[in-house]
Amino acid sequence: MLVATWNINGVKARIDALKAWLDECGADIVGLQEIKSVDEGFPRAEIEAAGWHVETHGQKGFNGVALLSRKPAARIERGLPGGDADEQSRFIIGEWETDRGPLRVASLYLPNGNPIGTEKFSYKLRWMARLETLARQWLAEEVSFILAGDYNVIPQPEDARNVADWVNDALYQPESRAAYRRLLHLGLLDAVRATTDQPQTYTFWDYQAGAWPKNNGIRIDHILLSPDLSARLAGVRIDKHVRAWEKPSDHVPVLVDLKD
DNA sequence: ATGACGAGCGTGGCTCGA
Repeated sequence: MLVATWNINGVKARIDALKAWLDECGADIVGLQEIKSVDEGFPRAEIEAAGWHVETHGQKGFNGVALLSRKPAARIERGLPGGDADEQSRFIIGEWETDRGPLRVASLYLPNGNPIGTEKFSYKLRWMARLETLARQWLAEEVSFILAGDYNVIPQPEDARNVADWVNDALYQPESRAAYRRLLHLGLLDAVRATTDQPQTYTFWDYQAGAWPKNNGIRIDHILLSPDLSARLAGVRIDKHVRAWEKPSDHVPVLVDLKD
């Protein structure tokens, strides 16, 4: 089973690339982030025509997440629990019935948090605390789950080509990294880091200053697995070639392969 | 050393991102 995540940076601007990648990716479930669209504006019909079930949690202009799947979800929940006043659409949960029991997949778009020292950064940390609370609940339930998305966290120095560029950035602050590490310490597995010893493994390259041709990237799109799924991890894939397409997103798809 | 990109909203130039 293949589960994927991709920050597409605008679904309407990226529809051709999205359809082309969906046709080739082989995934069963795809989490999207930054759809930058309200639910009614999502190009649902085009994606459904290609054989996908579509669930969205959008908002006007910014943010927005979605789940695409070959089989319909048994249950969908929109929003990250614990934030009744949170109007930003950054989290959607799907649950599927599988031969191995229920599988829960979240597509998440964690707040960027810049600039540090502002309300944006404290919102990021509060959001991460809510995510930790949810992960603790799901672990207690002993349900199989995947937290996939754009975490906006550079976990370690080796996850940035030029780490000095990021020391004053919300993505690399000790508090952001510690909150991410707390998720791992709960027993969740960072699937890419667990299966890759290749240096310069990145998922994002800025549009500016020739970051892509210079391979000046960072690894910020992560797939975290519950302990039972960690035992089924067969491999990961980072579809870097998509970054060289015409009108690319600045992020590329990341996938996990789970043994049946 | 500096500047450099792109999407959305909505039609000029902001906001937001990373």
